Amino acid sequence: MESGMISVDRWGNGSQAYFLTHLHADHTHGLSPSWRRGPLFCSRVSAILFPSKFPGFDLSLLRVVDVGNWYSLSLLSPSSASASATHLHFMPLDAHHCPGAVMYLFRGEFGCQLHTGDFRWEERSDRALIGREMLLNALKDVKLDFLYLDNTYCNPSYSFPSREVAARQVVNIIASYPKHDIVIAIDSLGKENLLVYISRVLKIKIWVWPERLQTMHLLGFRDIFTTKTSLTRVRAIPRYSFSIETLEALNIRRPTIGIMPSGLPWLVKKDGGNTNTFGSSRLVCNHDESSWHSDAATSSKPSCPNKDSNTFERYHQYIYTVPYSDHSCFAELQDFVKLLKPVNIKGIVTKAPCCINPMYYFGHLCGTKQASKVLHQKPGTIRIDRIEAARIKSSTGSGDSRVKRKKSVKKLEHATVHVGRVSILRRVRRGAKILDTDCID
DNA sequence: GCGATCAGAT
DNA sequence: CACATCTGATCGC
Repeated sequence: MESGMISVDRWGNGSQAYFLTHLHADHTHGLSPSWRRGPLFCSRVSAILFPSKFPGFDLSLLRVVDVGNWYSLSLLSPSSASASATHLHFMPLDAHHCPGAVMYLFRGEFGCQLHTGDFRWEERSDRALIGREMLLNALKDVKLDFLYLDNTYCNPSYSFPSREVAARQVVNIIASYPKHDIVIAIDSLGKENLLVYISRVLKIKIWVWPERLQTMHLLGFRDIFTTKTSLTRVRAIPRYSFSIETLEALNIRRPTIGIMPSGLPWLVKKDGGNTNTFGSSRLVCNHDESSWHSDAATSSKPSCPNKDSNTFERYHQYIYTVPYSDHSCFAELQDFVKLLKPVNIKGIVTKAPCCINPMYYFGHLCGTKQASKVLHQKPGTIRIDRIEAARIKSSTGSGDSRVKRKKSVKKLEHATVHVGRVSILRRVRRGAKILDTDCID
């Protein structure tokens, strides 16, 4: 959101106050060490991580705010010609996404708005119940005029279990391969609880790459994570270095299983269709109950039956995908909208080609009017704002873009060898361990 | 040369 | 598909 007064996860000119929901890169585009456009509000945890993400950033711009408190700000009102002041109140709320992630509830002359940032709404966890009470309490007697919603999985086909259930699946996969190395794909922030759970249940340390260990230390984790490969067979590696190619390379040296925790349904099979056919079938997946059994992991409790959830999948000979997501699934989004009954909803994800306007599915749940599917465009069709964007683009591009594209392709061909080598070196450094120096214990 | 932005990759 | 990330190329100053 970007108004004349405030911006949430937008860092351009023209706002008087800036709000950061969390430190994932897609929410910090435009932030840089030299950024100094105004006060930047963020959670305490984000503030702790901030210097490592933006070394040299002027930290005096940061305004640390805590979940559950109301804050007020005095801003210049853009609506009146004279520079009159207007007051804005806001409350940060736990977003249950990655460490430090918050939502922001605003009240001001523009009405009442909630910005979820990226969030997960698992209503059954204790932490979520507290968050729910806090939110309902803050919203009592006020109608929510606008909900800016994390619409990443805003489609009924996105259905997955709680992170607790998914974490059990991950542990069981690892336990069923007692002699294998395990690599788990993670990002620069997020999924720490999954790793901590694995560590606790299996009584094993988790390897992470050096920068990630720094982050873990800043987050207060002490003895769970290590950068010494000899101490553990379980490694968390960057998602961008996790691929079929990587796993195949690792398996030349040591038997290794890759686990991809993701809310995305990786239904498409690759690799010539030999998915699910490799070796003896160690894991049996029960799709009806989202429970499963393994011949090696025996101590686990049965997973909660959840008819709507996906189970993990054997995506490839060496790779499992597990539906562990830090974003809300469709059912959770629906619960959230039903609870808040906002007058209007806008998705925060608008660039992705498959993103969906939440009003298509949730319009009928909104507090006003008779918004319905009929009034809102179907998923996948082009919206007015996209058409505008396309028009602006093509008018500035003025027809020579195809020529440019061709040139780029030529250069790319030339550069391929170099690119490949660099990226393999990087993967080695970051723990993909394609070389054996590090590999033998 | 530097930062911002885009395209392409996993 | 693209959750988030990185890299290299390109654009604009």
